[in-house]
Amino acid sequence: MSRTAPTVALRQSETQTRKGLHNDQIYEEMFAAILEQRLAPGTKLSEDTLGEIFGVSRTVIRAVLQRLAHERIVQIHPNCGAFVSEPSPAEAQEVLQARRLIEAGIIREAIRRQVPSDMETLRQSVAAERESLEQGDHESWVRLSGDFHLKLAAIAKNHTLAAYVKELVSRTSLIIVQYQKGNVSPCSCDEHTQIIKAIEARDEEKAVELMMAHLKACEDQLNLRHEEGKADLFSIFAKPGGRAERKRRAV
Amino acid sequence: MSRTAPTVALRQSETQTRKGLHNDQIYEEMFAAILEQRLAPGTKLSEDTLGEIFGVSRTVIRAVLQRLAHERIVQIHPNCGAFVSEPSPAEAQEVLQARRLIEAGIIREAIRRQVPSDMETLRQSVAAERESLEQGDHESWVRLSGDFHLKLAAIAKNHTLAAYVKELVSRTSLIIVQYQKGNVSPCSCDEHTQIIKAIEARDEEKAVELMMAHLKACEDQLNLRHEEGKADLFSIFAKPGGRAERKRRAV
DNA sequence: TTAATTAATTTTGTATACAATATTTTTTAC
DNA sequence: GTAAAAAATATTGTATACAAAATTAATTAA
Repeated sequence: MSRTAPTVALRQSETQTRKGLHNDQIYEEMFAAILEQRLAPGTKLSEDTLGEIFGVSRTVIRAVLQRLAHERIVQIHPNCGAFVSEPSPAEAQEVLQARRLIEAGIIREAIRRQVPSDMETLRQSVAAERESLEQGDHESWVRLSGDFHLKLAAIAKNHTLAAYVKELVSRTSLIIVQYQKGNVSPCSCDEHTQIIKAIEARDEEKAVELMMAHLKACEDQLNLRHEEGKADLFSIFAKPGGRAERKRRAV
Repeated sequence: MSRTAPTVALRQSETQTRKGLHNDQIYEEMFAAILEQRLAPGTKLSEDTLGEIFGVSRTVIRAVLQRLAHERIVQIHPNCGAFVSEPSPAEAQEVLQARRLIEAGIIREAIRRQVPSDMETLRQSVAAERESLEQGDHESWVRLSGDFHLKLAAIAKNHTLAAYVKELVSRTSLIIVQYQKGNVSPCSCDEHTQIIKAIEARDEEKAVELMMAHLKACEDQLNLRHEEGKADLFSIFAKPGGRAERKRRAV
């Protein structure tokens, strides 16, 4: 593969190499690119290419890739390179089970700690989400619908749990990309709104129940059966980074 | 500081530089050194020194430090270096709250998924723990008592949650080092044994209740009041890596 | 002597160079 | 023409070199 590899996926408007970006900025850009589906699951993330794109040496890129790998957004195969994660169906179920557990706890704690301005923050989040949905901006919607859960986690005032939720929400986005059956159900905004109301009413059991239903609905929209066979075909016949896999896309 | 810095903390028997260790091995050694209290909270982790100790370049050390930092065992201050984490009292409460939430979920799932050999594994873990306690081997006890929770998490068959538990257990060890009031209460083994019995009896509410009490007992043994003032003194008068802090110890 | 300023040293952050490994292409045999 | 083997190429892993920043030591003025 030549050095003039496609650089489109990482930047939406610019076409030239950007220089002087540092670790955090590059992390944010790559994080956003993956979650907004500009970098599809399975995409190889070449250190050299990324270094050229961001005008930085491989040293910096490697640090960013390791960071993304620790958050399970990227998977590193030793001596083979880094790839955008392709979560398996089993992993998808794990992630959603973890979310049900942790977000139930988040809800209970958020109810105890809430102040009125928190609820306003949540409502604004849902409003932005609804707008992106009405405008058919799917990329934005994916990001904003996750954002609601992040803002909710922030209200519980536990940085550790909030960090876990952030990781799980990111991984859920990747899962949705891979396994969503049909179109996104537009009721997601309404579910979020109902959750806000229950929290505001300090109805703990109701709020938790709504959140569980919401996450189960998310899981039910996934097709975790046949995709597994497809994913396994790739796993069996193509080593990570090998030809069959690389054909799909590379950065 | 000269190049002949103390290298004692990382190795117990050997005194010479070990060469050829790679990322994972170095990570495991440093992880163990921190959790077994051979590297105290606040200790500066110099890249150069660690590189010499492990016979490897700073490149490798930096990757390991970043990994430890992501697990919150190590804290990196940009341009100042890496230090063994000194969790604040607020962080300690966060970690234990997160543990109560996640380990309650672990218990419920472990009860559903348990097979007889799992219970045997847990009993062996407690036996090892009791032995180290009777022999007064405090370092081993810290590790083994955490090990019980790790083995329990493994039974629930959710890698994501198990990874979170691993991180939280590690951080708890650091917290205990900093904030434990007096001696370790020897009833910890008994509490673990009781939890095993409740899981075996598939008594979900009892098992969860015992685990909550166990974790609360752990928190109650901490002195999270006055230590905060002490820690703040350091924070206020000494920048991280500064003289006052460095005087304490360095690797 | 103390405090502040400046110089020297040390340490981290990044780029580059080289070694090890994996992948791709070419060659060779059947 | 296909399959296997070998050479060539490209990519990752690690060490080193240099730049930037912070810390420490030394110097100077009060």
